[in-house]
Amino acid sequence: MPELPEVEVLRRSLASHLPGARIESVDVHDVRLRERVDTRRLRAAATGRRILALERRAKYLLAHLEEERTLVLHLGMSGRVTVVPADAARLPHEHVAFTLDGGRRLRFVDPRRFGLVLALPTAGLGSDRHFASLGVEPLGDTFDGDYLRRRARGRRGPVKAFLMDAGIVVGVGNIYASEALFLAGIDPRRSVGRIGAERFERLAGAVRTVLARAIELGGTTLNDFVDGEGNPGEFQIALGVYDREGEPCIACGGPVRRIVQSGRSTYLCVRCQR
DNA sequence: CTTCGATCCTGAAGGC
DNA sequence: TGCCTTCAGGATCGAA
Repeated sequence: MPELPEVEVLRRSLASHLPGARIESVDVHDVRLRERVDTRRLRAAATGRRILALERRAKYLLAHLEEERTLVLHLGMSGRVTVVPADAARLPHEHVAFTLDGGRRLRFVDPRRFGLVLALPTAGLGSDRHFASLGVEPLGDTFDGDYLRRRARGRRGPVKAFLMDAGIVVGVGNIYASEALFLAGIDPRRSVGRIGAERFERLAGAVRTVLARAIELGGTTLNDFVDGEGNPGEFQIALGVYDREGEPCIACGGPVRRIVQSGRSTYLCVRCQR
């Protein structure tokens, strides 16, 4: 469900509720996430501490706590994080819940259990295995066509897989990879070794444009994405190709095609993308 | 080193 | 109606 825009939208929506809140208790109802939840460690890190600030790194949501602790949340494919009244009924698949002061609860719901909830020392975040090998932020200063061109040197394989490689650039998942390549007019099957400087520049620009626009529109809600207050996004109405197989291309009117690359759907217009 | 495929898991949707 | 298959927005691991 969530790529960079969805996690960023979530972070922003929680930013008006969580900073300043104190975590009174932590309930773990099911430890079986992508990595087993370490309940004792989570409780030790969070209980009694206030949330200072929220940050996003790649598709991870980071809640920095007092005394150099950080909660790390990842939504996987189906995760939801919302703030609700503390006495709200527990939802199915509500695996972890943080009771906050002011009668509120931060709930983590994840039917498929590909998500992640853990606590780390703030100082060691960068060297933690989840973060150590991540590439650059696509909305940051160091991401541009020249960066892509340098990282593509000596690589083969289709450009779509390259774009989705978190060791290169983070946050671009299956939806926004298709969308950025459509906007850049590049065929997702094209080998990265056969893309020139000018097209890398266009691709970098397209990635930034698509992600920024998706954040503005509150993310993409195909199925179940909601922000921290339970509101769905609206970028799905602005999608150019994703999930539009057989429908007319918004640029040329030709049919949008669906292909499969490394086991995942890719959508493209073969007339507009070369 | 890269690159590909399989895998974790549940639920929704479509075909018959 | 029900049963079966396929597919889904992520990340990791082992094999080639």
